[in-house]
Amino acid sequence: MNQRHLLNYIAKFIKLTVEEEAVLLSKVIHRNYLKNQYVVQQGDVCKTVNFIISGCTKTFYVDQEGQEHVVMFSIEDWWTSDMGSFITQTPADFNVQCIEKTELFQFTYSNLEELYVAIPKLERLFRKIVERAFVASQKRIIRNFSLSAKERYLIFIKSFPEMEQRVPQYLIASYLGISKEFLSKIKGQQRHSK
Amino acid sequence: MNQRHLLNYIAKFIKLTVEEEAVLLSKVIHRNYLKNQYVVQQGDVCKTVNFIISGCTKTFYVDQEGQEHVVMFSIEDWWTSDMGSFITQTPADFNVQCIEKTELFQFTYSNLEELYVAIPKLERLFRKIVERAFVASQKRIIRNFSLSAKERYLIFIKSFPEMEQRVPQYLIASYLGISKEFLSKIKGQQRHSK
DNA sequence: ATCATTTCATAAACTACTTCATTTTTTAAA
DNA sequence: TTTAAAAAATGAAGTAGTTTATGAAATGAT
Repeated sequence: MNQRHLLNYIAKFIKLTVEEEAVLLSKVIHRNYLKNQYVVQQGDVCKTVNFIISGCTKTFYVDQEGQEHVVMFSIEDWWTSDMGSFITQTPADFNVQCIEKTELFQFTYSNLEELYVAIPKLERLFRKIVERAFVASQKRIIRNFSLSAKERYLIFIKSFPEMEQRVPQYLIASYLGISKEFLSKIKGQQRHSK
Repeated sequence: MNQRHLLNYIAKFIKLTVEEEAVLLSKVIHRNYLKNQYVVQQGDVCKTVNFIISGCTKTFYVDQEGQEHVVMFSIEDWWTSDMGSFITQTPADFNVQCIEKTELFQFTYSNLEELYVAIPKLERLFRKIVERAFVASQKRIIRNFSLSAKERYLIFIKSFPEMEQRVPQYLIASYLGISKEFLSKIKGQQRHSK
């Protein structure tokens, strides 16, 4: 059931004993989602943090005008959740939806709290994971401010080459913070300059 | 020397014994900076995370064209650092500069690693602090995408009413991701519509 | 294979915001 | 208190990106 996958990932950060691994696995929920299913819905309290074994999700926000804004894509070996909703257990600002058939492991709020007590080392694991996520988020902010749409697009396809194939273009446009038409224009320019 | 201030802040997250408090304080550096001094400079390895007792700093990034982009302001009871540089101990992307006389407590990388071993509860403290910072950073991204410059400005002054007085307007413009001229125009509109 | 639906491309008109240039106001230094 | 320097206001001209509209291509269900 791919539990080894999760344990290998964790081993990169902290060393767990076999007993601790067993405790951890006993508190973790294995879950399969179909394409288009929601892991989290805006307005619900987000009950889990999710480790992706396979598949792909988009995290997005629907604004007052009904416009969707993609905050992030998540794939194998990444975590996804509405962290704000999860840590405060208040309604979520974001949706997390599968854009492919997706297999993941879920840590519920109460299970994770129990795990922190049973295996204090996990505090270190999640500290490090969130540190990285925070750094990535900050870098995204400066990129959005200091680079043009075209530059952001080029960095995106360089950083996540698989994504171009896996994700429809209008979602990439949304992630980049531009209209789908403008992204299409950028790609047109690229094409004709070759 | 305001050590109590730091301990009170920490007490909101975790309970430390008197002995633990003493260990923590022994590993923490008290530091005063003058206006315009740098806590971190882009290109240097960021050696500390910093808890602000009083004063105000700006975290900013200078891009290839030499343009400054303010990523955040930090005041009393906030943390500041270049987290990406600190956790990887590689050169910093950001500058942290004091825009007022600033008093802070510094945790060096090695001191903090020692503290995590001596007082494992601190993993929990910093996990929670970074979780909050990450959530704030994500919210900032969606605000930048889904709101106009004027709306972002109004939210900023509502969220940080003191900032308007403490921080020059062109830095606020930079934080909002707009030109100083355009922020001036927005304020002009506000003024004349009253 | 075919039809419906989703996605992508292209172009013209528009707008939010920038850049540049100048003046006024505020702050700070001597 | 005067003067210099920094910050803020204002306006005109330019640009990056949006919106609206339409057609073509790709994808998926039957």
